[in-house]
Amino acid sequence: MLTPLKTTTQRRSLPRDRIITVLDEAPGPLKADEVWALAVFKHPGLGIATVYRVLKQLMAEGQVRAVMLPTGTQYERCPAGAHLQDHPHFLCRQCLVAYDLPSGLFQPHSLVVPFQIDAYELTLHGLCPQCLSTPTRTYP
Amino acid sequence: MLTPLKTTTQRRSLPRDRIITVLDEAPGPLKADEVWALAVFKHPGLGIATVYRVLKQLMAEGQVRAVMLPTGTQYERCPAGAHLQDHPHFLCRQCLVAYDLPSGLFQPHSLVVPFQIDAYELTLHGLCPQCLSTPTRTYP
DNA sequence: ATCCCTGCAAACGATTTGCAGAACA
DNA sequence: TGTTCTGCAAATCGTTTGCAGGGAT
Repeated sequence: MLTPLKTTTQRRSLPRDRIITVLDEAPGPLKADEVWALAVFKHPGLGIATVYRVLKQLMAEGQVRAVMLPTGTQYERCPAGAHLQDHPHFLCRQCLVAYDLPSGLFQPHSLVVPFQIDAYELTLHGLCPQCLSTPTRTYP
Repeated sequence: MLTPLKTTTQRRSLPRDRIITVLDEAPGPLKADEVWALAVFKHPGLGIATVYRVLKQLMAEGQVRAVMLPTGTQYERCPAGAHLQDHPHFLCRQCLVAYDLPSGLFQPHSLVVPFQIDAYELTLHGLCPQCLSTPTRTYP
């Protein structure tokens, strides 16, 4: 769109604040229904539609980004403007929880491929410390 | 599963063969409906349900794996047994086509994280050669 | 008063499943 | 013949949208 972005005031709202907080407090990206489950405690009656709506809004603002994992689409906060992943994720194949990893583990060396590379997404798979220490725990 | 795998005969079938061929001939992972579109030429009347069914079956056999990209779930053949990605992908942000990249571009150095790492998934983003050379081409 | 934000329910797109018939062993 | 495979349509799941009410400015 070429017209100046809509200048409508972005109102403060309970759902919005709660959802941001929930994302900030998570150890990694969350699925939409997880966001809902965590937010509804402090905001009874919150609807899942609102969660999706707010997430989409926050993505448009560049405050949240969607990560595609084998477990489905998950959402995480991101430094405003960084649409693309700036740190890798770790997905535990037992408990299926996704964690953030420190950035800097991977730098795409000047690759010898005919593509122009702008960004990357890296997900590591394995077992998290909890699942390593309780190997008997079964998984869904 | 500890019991010997079901010994039911895996029958030969047109859809199955076509789908495998389609995946083998693609330059990268395909979405389910792309598989269908490419397969239905040689097998008129093929239903999308069959495509999903065969893909799921092939995944269970370890012949096919699902890749989660921002464009949705896409499927690719894989060396039997390698459930997890063994080569990175490249996703063109303009034409949204996914390509395979040679493996070996990334080896998870012994990382200093409390996780046990078994495998990785790496997707690079940017522009493909075609889109680089035709920068005026707009995107859906 | 106006416009945004919310919840509910209906709509949607992707994927799965039930079922009866066709194909194969 | 018995079992697997297939297409169709219905069901399901995650996500989006229409709508009317309640709040914020």
